[in-house]
Order: sequence, then structure tokens, then C-alpha cells
Amino acid sequence: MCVECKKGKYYMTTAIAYTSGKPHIGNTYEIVLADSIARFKRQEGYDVYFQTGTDEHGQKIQIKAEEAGVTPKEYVDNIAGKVKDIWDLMNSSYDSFVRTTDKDHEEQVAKIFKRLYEQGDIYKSAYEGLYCTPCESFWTESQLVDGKCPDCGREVQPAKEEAYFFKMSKYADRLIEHINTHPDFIQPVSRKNEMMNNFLLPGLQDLCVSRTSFHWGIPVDFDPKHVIYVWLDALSNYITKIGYDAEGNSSELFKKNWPAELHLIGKDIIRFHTIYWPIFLMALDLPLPKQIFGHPWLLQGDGKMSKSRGNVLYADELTEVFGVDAVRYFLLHEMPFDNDGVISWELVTERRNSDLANTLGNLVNRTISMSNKYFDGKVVNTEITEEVDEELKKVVTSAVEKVTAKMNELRVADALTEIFHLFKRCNKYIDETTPWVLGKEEASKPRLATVLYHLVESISIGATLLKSFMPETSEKILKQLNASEIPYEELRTFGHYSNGSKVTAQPEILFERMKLEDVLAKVEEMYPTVEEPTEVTQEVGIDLEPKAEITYDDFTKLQFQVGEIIACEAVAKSKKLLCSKVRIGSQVKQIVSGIRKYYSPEEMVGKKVMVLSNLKPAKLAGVLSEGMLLCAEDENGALSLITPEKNMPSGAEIC
RNA sequence: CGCGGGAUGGAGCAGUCUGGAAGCUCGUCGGGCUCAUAACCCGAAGGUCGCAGGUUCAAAUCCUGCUCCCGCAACCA
Repeated sequence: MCVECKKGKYYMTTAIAYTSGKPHIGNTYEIVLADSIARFKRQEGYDVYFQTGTDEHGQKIQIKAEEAGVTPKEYVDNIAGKVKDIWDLMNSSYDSFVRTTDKDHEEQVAKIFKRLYEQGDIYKSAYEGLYCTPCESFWTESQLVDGKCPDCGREVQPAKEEAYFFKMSKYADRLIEHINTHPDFIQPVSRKNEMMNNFLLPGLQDLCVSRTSFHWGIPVDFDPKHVIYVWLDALSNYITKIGYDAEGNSSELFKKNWPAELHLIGKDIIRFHTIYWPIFLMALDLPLPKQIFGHPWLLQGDGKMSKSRGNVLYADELTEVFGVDAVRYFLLHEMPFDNDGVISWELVTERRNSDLANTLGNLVNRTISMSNKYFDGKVVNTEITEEVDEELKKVVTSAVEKVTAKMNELRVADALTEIFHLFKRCNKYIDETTPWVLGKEEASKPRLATVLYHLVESISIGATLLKSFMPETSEKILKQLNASEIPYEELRTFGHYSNGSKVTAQPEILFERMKLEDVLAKVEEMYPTVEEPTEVTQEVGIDLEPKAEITYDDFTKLQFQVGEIIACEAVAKSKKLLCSKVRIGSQVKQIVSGIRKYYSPEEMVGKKVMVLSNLKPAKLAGVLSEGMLLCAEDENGALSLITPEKNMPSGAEIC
């Protein structure tokens, strides 16, 4: 690409993925979306710098690591590796992968914190609340239940915990002004009002930016019992990793790239990116990013077919079945602009067959086949044109404009649709010109040559446009046609294909048609969990991960009794909980259980059930629960209460 | 009254901000064609735009109320 037609720099980022678990297909969507934008901008001639990465601090990770019996660092190293593997698998062309445990990032965040503290934006105060000592938790007045700890029901005492706060309110007016004068700042626009009405206009609260209750984080260097709390740490990655220095020695990379042109994020974290992040930047006296785009979510299908196979789809499993570019295509095409999208094995199969195998793959295949059949692969423009050619050319040469317009609005799905409109037009052109008829007569062969030249040229332009979205496929098509990628600036003209070049003698099928049943069979293989028995065949049991052996003493610590449910009602604040009054001998206990999906309150009453009666009481959704109703759970999570097989008095011991 | 999103032909969606002849892709059915991956091209059927009110000459679109779904949060003792 020519150097002089560069259009300037383009710094874009994705949100950094939280390393609490392996990213599923919904998380993967963002990187693919970002990648297609980055690639397209590069193709247009922008000097793109594309950063992604992982967010690796916080209490949740500390806990997960403890559960897994590893250090937090070991835990995040593992997950960050998986994130990177999937990003690479999806062919993401990021320039930089930041981890918030990177040393340079950690050092800068500590410096930023210190600077903001020294200039008075961060102040030490106390988190005031009501403290429950056994639970080690703070509660607000409104969270209390009957004036007691909502977790354990015990007394709470007023207490303070030291914490650092950021003075959000100081910058709020400036931010409101900025948002109002920069209509593109928050995209899609519908989110703007949400932010304004819910947070900015009612008045911003100061943000707590440190914690002392856990330690897996960046310590505050002048007060090391505090760690810097999530957002100041995570958001800063956008500047730290490109070389920002809070003491004024920022790198050339930073000076060149900041402010970012685009932060691409999920719609759930818009608030942090459009309010806290800009305010942090104002405090650091840095310019604000040009645009923050909150994309919608990709949701699983209704689970009709995959309930028993686990509900979560992962990129590596999808690509194994469909191939990387087909998955990229689906994600990019199916995801609407400001609504959530749906993914399922059926939908991907359908899309892949109709668009990739039929429209695109078949087009390439039939074009190459005809070139071989009639001209031994040689593609020559004899310039014998007809009226019909004009419309084809018009569609093909105007495509780049349309695609670019859509991409400028970040309407990636629509951009792809434009490209496929081009391919569909080619298929139609074949029907209009009927090459197989032209091929019968020697006299019409020259015309046929031009028809095929037009097709090869059109497909080359289409394939070049496809490059950002399906890089491998684009390359394969061009290679089979023996065409070279056309520079972006020349995509609006026709006739780049080198006259007399030969297409490949043996076209490779780009996308084999797939039968849904074959796909589902593969899925079945991948998820060895057995389907629910289709008929009354022999029942297939469930194998559990064995737990550690316990002693008889351990067992006797558990007090199991028969309880009779004498009353039951739904817990108002919850969708899953039922609250039952259970008579156990002479006493009545209140027990909350997450079984509302499987039992109605009415049918509960009168049942004799198995109760773990010496469990420490706890609050669920604000309701006290003094024990546990025991259930069997199948592989779908369906529950069945355990009841005595013969009638037994309530309170009877189960031993 | 936790936060937010959705309801448009069989499926997935656009259109809703800025009212003015209901659109796209897939599927189905009929036809055409045979270069090609049972593909491609043409045509057709199929929707009271969740329900009920209201505003308007005109409502999928604006207003009010309701129902049902979904995600997040909380929690599934």
C-alpha cells in the first residue's frame, strides 16, 4: 500500500477480558468485531494500532485461585493464555496484548494513583457502614433485614473502613458538556441518554478506588495495605501499555496514538467507559477518546438442542466444526448493530451453507470451472461487451463505497451484506449471460471470454473487500483466481485482472455444504454427556467427580431429618426461591430453596422431605433460611425432592 | 417497585429517534437453467408489526396501561 496515501493514525482497543474463566463465544465476538474494523482501517490506509488484553486483578480472581489451589498469578497466567489462544485462533490482528499484571502497567497505575492523590482528586476517607464481624462485610441501612445482617441475621455495628475515593463530581460538568458537544462520543446514541439520565444529571457519586479487603491488586505505593480497585487499574491499560507516563516521560508511541479513535466495549460497561474513564483522563489532563462503541451481546439460542450438552458455546469448538472464517462470518454478519444476536449450531450451519457454500463458494467454483472448460483456464478480456455488463460493473465498482460507508458507522454486518450483494450479482450475471450457451458456438467464444473475465474481475474485487472479515478465504479465492489483491483506492474501477492469466486448474471447494445432522453428530461427539434417553430404554446414569473420602465422624456431624412442609410461598424478590415452613419434630423452621422452577408453592405443602437441619442459618434474597431441603439433580439441573419411601413422622432421623 | 433489553409472515433480523403504501436473509412452494457444492436464476404464498386504550387526516413508529420472554444483578444452604 502506498505510503503517501496514509490517512493518519487509528488507535483502537477492545475491552480487556476478565480472567476469571475461559472466554465463551460471546466474549470472542468482541475481538472478531474489533479485528474486522482494524483490518478494514488498515486496508483503507490508516496507520492502525490495535490493542486488546486481559484484566487480571480483583477479589473474584483471588477467590477462584484459592479454590483451584493455585496462586492468583498462576491462575491468571493460565486463563490469559487461553484468552490469547482463542484470540489467535480467530485470526485477530492485534498489535498489542496487555495484561494488567504486566510490570509496566502496574508501575504506571501506581504512579497515576499517586499523582491523582497528590493533586487532590483522590482523597482518603472511610467507607462508612454497618459492619457484621463474623461475615466481615459492610452493609448499608437499606440492605439490612430487620436491622440485622442480611447474611447471617446477627447484629451489626456501625464501623468504618479506610478507603480512597475519587472526586467524580469535580469533573461532571465538563463531561456533560463534552458529551453534549460530541454527539459521536457514545455509540449507539441510545446509550447516551441512559448515561445522562441515570448517572450524570442526578449527580455523580465519588468512586471508591481502593480496597483493603483483598490483596490481589496493585498496591497503593504510599499506603500498601490498600490495593487499587478495579476501574482505575483496568481502564488505564489503554494508556499505560502504549507508554503513558504520569510523570511526563511518555513514549513516542503514546504521543502518536493517544487519544484513541475507538474503544470497542460491551454494552454492560458503557458506564465505566463514558463516565469514569473520561473523568480519569480529565484529571490526568489528557484528551478524551474520540468514540466509545458499546456493542450488543451475542446470546445462546433457546437451548432446544444443546441443553443437555451444556449451554455455553466456545470459539474453539465452533471453529473445529465450521472453520475459522465461517465462525467469523457468522459473528460479524449475524450480530445486529444495537440489538442482541443469537447463535446456535443450527443457525451457523444454515448461514454457512446458504451464504458461504452456495452464494460465494459455488460462485468461485463455477467461474473457475468454466474458465478451465472453455479456455483451458486462461482469462482474456476481448472487450466484447453487452448492455448487461454495465449493471454488473456498476454494482461491483460501487461496492467499496458502500462498504466503507457502513464501516464508518461501525455497521459491520451491513458492510458484509454489501459484499455478498456483489457476489449474488455475479451469480445473476451468469444466468443473464448463459456462458454454457455461448460456449457451444465458436463464434460466441470471444464474447464468452469477456463474460468470464468480468466474473473473475468482479470476484477479485469482492474477495479483496472480504479480506478484513474473512482473511483466509479472501486469500484463497485470490490465489485460485491467480489474482492479486487490489489496492483500496483502485477498487472503484474495473479491469485489474492481468489479461491472459490462468486460473487454477483444480478449484478447491471453499466451503463444503454441511448437513445439519452431521453437524449435530459432531457436536454430540464433542459433548460426551449423554442425551436424555429418547425412549424408555435403559436409563443412563450420571457419574460425578468423586469427592474426597470422609470419616464416619464427618458423617455424623450432619443432622438429617424428615420434615413436613406446612406452608410455602415464593420469595418475592427472587425468581428461583421458595420459602417453606418445615415442621421438624416439635419445631418449625423456615427454609429457603432454589426450586421454584420445579415445584409450585401449593404442591410443596404436605410433602415430607429430607432436611439438613443443623446447617448454619443464612439469608437468601433477604430471607432467613434455617436449613436445607435435599434434592436430587439430573444432568439438566432438574430437581426432585427426596422423600421417605414409607410414611415417617416429622423429625425422624435419617441415618 | 433492583438494572437493562426485547415482542414485526415458519426461523433470524431491519424499519421505531426524524409518523405517511410492511422490508431483508433463510426456509417453503411453483417455474427456469445445467457451468457449478441437490447449486444458481425468476416468481409466489405467508404478517390485524405482543395486548388494550389514546393522540393524529394518517401509528410498527408518538403517549398511557397491561401481558409474556430474555440478559445482568442477587441468589439457587
